[in-house]
Amino acid sequence: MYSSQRLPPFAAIRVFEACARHENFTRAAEELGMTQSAVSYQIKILEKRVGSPLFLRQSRRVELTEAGRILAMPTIDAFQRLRSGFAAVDAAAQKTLSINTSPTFALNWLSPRLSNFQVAHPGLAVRVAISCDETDFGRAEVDVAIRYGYGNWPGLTAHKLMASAFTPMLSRDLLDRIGVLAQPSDILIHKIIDPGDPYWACWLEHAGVDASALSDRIGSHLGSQSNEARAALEGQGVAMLTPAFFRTELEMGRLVQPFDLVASDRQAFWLVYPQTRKNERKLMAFRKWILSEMDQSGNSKIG
Amino acid sequence: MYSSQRLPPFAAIRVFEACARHENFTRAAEELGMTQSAVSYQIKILEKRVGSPLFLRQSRRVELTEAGRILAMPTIDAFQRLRSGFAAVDAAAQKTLSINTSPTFALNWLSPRLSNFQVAHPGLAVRVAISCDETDFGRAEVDVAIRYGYGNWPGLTAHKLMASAFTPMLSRDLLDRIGVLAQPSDILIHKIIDPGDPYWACWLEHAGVDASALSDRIGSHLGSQSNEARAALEGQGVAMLTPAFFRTELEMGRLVQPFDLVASDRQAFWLVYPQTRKNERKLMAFRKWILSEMDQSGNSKIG
DNA sequence: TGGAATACATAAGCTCAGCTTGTGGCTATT
DNA sequence: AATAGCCACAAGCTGAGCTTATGTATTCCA
Repeated sequence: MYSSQRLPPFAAIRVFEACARHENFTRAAEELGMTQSAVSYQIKILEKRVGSPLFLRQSRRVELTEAGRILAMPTIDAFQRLRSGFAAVDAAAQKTLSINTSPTFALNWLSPRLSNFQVAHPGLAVRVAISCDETDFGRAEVDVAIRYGYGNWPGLTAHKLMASAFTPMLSRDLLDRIGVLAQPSDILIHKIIDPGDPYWACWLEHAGVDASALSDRIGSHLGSQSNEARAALEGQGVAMLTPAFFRTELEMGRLVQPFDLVASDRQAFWLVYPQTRKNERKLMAFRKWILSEMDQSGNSKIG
Repeated sequence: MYSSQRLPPFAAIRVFEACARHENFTRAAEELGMTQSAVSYQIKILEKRVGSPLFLRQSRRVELTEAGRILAMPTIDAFQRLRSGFAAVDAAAQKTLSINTSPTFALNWLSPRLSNFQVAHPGLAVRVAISCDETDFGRAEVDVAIRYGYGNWPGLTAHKLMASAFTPMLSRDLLDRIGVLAQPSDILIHKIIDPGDPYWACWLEHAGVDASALSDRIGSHLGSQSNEARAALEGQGVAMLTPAFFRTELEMGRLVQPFDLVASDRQAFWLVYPQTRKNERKLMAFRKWILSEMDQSGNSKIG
C-alpha cells in the first residue's frame, strides 16, 4: 500500500520543507547552513519535478502556491516525525548497556561490583548477557563484552582488565584433614578437581613439578570456576582457581591458597567493543568505571 | 518547537526506510534501484551517525535492533506521508487550469467556446483570470495566458493563434441611415468611435486613404473592443473591430462590415506558457484544444 | 530622486558523497 | 561437496549539489 511513485531528490525535499516553514528562501538557507543560491536551485529542481511552481516569487518574499500549500503540510509533518524519531533513538540508545561475558566473570567479578556502576549511572539500565562462547557483536545486541583471550580481536578495541592467574585452592576443612602442604608436589597426592584443566599443567610447570601423571587422572570437568569452587568449598578436592574471583572466600577463610605461586599464561580478561562505537557515552562510562575498578583491586598489575 | 538536531544524510534515511520495511538489504536495493553494496554502505553511514547498530546481521537475513525498531516506525510513517503528499500535489496540480487573458479575448472568443473544452475534459476545472496588463507567470498562479503581441516573450513558449485583423464595422441601422459606403474614404464623413485607435490609421493606410485628418478628431476611448462594439451596435458610429470576435453579430446582420479589406500589423494573439511547463497534461490538453479550435475557425490563416 | 538594502535568479565551476563494479566470506540447503 | 543466497568491503568514477560571483527587481529612506 505504498504510493509506488518515486520521491523527488531528498535534498530538494529538505530544502522545500524549510522554505515552506519560513516562506523565505534566505531564512531557509540560514537554517540549513547553505547559501540562498543553493536553496533557489533546489526549489527549482523540485518545481520541475513536481511539474508546477510551488512558490510565487513576489517582491522581497515568496509565497506558497496552491500546490505548494498542498505539499507543505505533509512534508513539514513528515520531517517532524523524522526529527522526533531520531531524537528518540538517540535517547534510547544511550539508556541500556548490554554487557556480554562468561558465566565465571559475571558471577565472580562483575555481579558483585555492578551495583557501584548502577549507582553512579542511575539513568543507565544494565543488562548482563551471559554466554559461554564469544557472541558476535554483529549478531547480538551487545554493547560491550568481557572476553578471555589474547586481546587480538579484529575490528574490536580491547582493554586489558586482568591477566590470567591461577593457583590451587582448597577448603580449610580439607586442608586441616590432610595436614600440611609443604611443597607444590604434595598436592598431587590429593584429589584434584578437573585435572584435565590445562592450568594445572601450567601451574605445576611453573612450580617445577612433573605434571605428566595428571593426564591419566580421572576427574570431573565442571566447566566453570564457579562450579569448581563449589566443589572445593565442599571439600571435594583441590581446585585451580583465580584468586581475584574468590577474594571474599579467601579472606573469610572458607578457601585457602596454600602456595603464593600464581601461574599465568599470556591470556587475560579484556574489555572489548567495536572500534566504531568507542565514543558512545554509555560505553565510555562503563569503560572508565571498569578500568578504575580494576585499578583499585590491583588486578591489572598482575602478570 | 522543532527538534533542532540535524538529520542524518537523507540518502541514508531513505535506504533505511526501505531496509526497515523489507528487513533485507538486497530487496531494499532492488526497490530503490541501486546495488546491494550501496545499501550496505548507506546503512553503515546511518549506524555510525546514530551511534548504534540498527540491524543485526544474521546469516542470510538482517533483523532490526531495538534502536532500529524505534527508528523504523516514525521513518516509514514519515515516508508514507511524503509519498502521499507528492501524490496529492500531482493530482491536484492537474485538476485546475488557470487561463489568463485580456477582457476582449475572454469575452469575444474564449468564453463562448470554453464549454467545448470543459465537456472534453470534465475532470479539469477551468479558471479564466482576466487582466488588462500581462501578468507575470512567476507572480500569479496562472498556467497559460493568451497574449497579444509579437510572440517574443523570453522564457515563454508562444503559439500563434490569430493574427491581428481589423476592419470598420457599424450597425445595419446606421448604414441604412447614411446610405451607401462606396469607398473607404467615405467612412471619414461619419462618426468614428475612438479615432485615436492606431488601427484606424493602419486600416486607412492600407486602403490608401489619407488619415491625417483623424488625429484631430474627438472621440471616446472605450478601452476594449467589446465596448466599442456595443457603441457601434447602438448606432453611435463606425468602430474598428476584429471580425473573428463578432462573427455572430455579422452573421445575424446586427453589425455590417462594409469593406472586405482587413488590416493587420505584425501582432497577433498568442497562447503562451513557461517553457518549463510544456509537458504538463492539462497544458497539453488546452494547447491542443485551442489550436484545433483556431484551425476550424480558419483564423490562423489570416495574416 | 537617487542610492542603500533586501531578496531571488542565474552562470560557472569545483568537490566529494554516493554510487558501481568486483570480490570475498559466511551459512543454509542439496 | 557443491550451490545459491546474502552481506561486507575496497577501489575508483561521476554528477548532484554545492559555492562564488553577479544580475535584476523592489522597497525603503534621506
